[in-house]
Amino acid sequence: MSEYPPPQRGRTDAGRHLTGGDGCGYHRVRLLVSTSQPPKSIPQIRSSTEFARYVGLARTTVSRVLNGQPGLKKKTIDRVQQAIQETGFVPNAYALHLKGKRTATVGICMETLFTPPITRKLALLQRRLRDDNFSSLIEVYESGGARNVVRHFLSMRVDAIAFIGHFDEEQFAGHLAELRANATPHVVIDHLGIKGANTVALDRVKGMEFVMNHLLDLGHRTFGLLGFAGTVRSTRDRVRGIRQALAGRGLDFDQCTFSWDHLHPRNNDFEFGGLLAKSFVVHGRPATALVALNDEIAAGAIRGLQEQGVRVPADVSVTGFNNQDLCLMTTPELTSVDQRMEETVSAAADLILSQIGKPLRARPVVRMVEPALVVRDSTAAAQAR
Amino acid sequence: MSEYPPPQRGRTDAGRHLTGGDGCGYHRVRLLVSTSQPPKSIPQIRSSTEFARYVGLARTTVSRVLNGQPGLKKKTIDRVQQAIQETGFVPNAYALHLKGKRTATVGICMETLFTPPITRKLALLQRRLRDDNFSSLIEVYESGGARNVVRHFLSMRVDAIAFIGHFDEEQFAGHLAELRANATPHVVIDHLGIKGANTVALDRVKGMEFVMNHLLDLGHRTFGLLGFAGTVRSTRDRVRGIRQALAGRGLDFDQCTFSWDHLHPRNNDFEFGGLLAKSFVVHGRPATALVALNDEIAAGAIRGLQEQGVRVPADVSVTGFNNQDLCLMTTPELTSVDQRMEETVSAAADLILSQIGKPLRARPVVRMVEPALVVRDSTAAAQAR
DNA sequence: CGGATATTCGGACACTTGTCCGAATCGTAT
DNA sequence: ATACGATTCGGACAAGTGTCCGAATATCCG
Repeated sequence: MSEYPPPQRGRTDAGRHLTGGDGCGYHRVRLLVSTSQPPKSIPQIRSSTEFARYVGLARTTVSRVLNGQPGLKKKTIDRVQQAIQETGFVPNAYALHLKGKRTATVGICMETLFTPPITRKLALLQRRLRDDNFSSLIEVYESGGARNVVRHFLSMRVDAIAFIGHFDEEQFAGHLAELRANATPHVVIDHLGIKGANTVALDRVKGMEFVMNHLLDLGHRTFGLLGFAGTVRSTRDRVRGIRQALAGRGLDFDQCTFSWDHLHPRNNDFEFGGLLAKSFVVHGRPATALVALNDEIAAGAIRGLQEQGVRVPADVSVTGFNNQDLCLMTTPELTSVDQRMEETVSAAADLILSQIGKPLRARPVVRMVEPALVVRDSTAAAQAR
Repeated sequence: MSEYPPPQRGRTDAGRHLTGGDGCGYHRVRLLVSTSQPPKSIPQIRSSTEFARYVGLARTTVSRVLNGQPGLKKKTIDRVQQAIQETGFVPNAYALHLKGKRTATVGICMETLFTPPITRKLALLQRRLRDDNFSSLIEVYESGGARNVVRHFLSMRVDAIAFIGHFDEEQFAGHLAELRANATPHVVIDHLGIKGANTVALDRVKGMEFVMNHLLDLGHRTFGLLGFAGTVRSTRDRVRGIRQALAGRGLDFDQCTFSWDHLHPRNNDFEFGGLLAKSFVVHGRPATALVALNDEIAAGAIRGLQEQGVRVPADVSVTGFNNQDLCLMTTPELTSVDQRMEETVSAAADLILSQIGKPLRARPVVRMVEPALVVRDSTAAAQAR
């Protein structure tokens, strides 16, 4: 799994429901039927042949009008335009592709659509692709149906495929082989380490180094790590960043860091952060700074600390990761690491778009995007206790 | 525009950047090239003809294998399967459609991909469509290119189109005419009031009635309205809900409600909420409850109040709308209105899926989804001052 | 009205696939 | 070796579109 746990249905339903909400179907749904004008007597146009018949011109003539060829009377062109207005005829893109035209479609495969960072990347990528006149076919990757996703994209003759999130590395080898066999370019966004895959990913090692150096500069020497127990590559990279930063100052990882991850379930990250903060307090606050895996955990930790009467950042500093909008909503505002998603997505788009229509590169390209530390008010100089 | 202002690039970049981040290109991006195995000598297979040649069978025989027809030797079937493994051959979906097969694709057109409620609806809709073996082609609607979106969907012969968000009502009439002419079913999610459109929308009137009745039951009689100045239908509906609830208790809207919307720009809703709360305090706190248009504004208002030394809910109650995850992250947790998106999306999916392959309904269908009030800790009995 | 030019017509082909069908080939039993 | 049933072959067609091209028609000028 990724940095985010799977979505929980009804996670925000924790309050008391006063009205509605028994969650058993549509009986809660009112049905209204409004009046409307009767349908006009325009025939169903399903092909250029039928359309030409409707206009009263030869199919070839209509085709020439639609494709802007010269040698046509203005009157003829107007007649066709008029008929398009009337019938809403649109040529079949599938037939065009069969004639050799590119589909101008990019497949986007995501781990999930339920986490903010991934949907934000989707949004950025879609915008970029649209600007380049490509449309986006989306699929969510599920461990079982993964192969079907790729095969479906290939059957749709997408010009390229982008994968966003974290995927099964073993299955991925098979996908890459299929993509290579079909000369379809690809890029993997934010899953570093897939062998043979073109990859654009945030340098999470460096991100955590930034965080740690910032805290070390503020005089912190003991750190509580919140949520770093995972074995996913992106988590391991962050731990490595922490290790390296500490090593850079001659400090020992095992002596400087503490973790209470094993004490609590990780369902809702915000809640998880709160529980971790409480364990931290209960265990005598053995650190001056809490370093969280992501913003949600950090925000939960801030809340948890405050509920225990611990001041942030006067008593304890807290850091997040991802620099989501949430960072501005905590009190104090949260120091975090910005993913520079625009950079990531832009580089990924460049990577696939530059390969479309050309022979595939023999060697995979890996691009690392450097994150940026955003310092806000949740971090301050370490206080002697 | 909708309830949400347009996305602001770099909205979360408000802190001090210590590292990286001059925002001028890719020089920040390191490039690594990893080694890989040389490409194998498997030919590019572009059609079933080429594939059959590769296998050494007749194209028709291969086709029969691929489509599971009887009367084939096991050895032949195995040979084909083997060749698929080797070449990654996938039949062209475009040719299949030309043979009359449905595209099994639904177009999803969104106002934007940058707001949580809309992307969440996208996620839910995509999951439902996928469960029904449809794939999702997405486009973002921009006032200028709107017509192209619909025409593109039609040229892609999508089986249906779903619109999510708020759209230009005048342009929409044209879209509906085109959809009708092409016998393509549609549904509009959450933009109530488009003439002739099949619509599924939250009953925002009722939502605000729930909020107001809840507050009225708690003894509140004066209300600060945060962010209700917009003229969009969804905003007007909410104001109507407030009016109706007050009228139901014999109270006068103009005497009971206050607004400071005109005093502040609405860029970032969270910030906007904070500014509104401060105006509320500066103007002598003429209300006992603040009713916000959405959760972000409410969260900002809570923060703003607290910064001014006003306690929530002891001194002032605050309510949100949408019941996002954010509601659990404020202190105190935020009373809000749940959109019941699962209901909405499910009803919308039913509406379009039930129409695919059948003649279009003559009259548009409008379904209202009843929201649910979720009471948390940001609302309490009105305090005499 | 004759002739020249400008348009339009309509048949043909290609793109890829699934299916039909008669002909050819394989495998096996006699 | 022959015959028969089981497979496979390969030509043909259809789907919708763009393009080519010779033939047909419309338009214009004198």
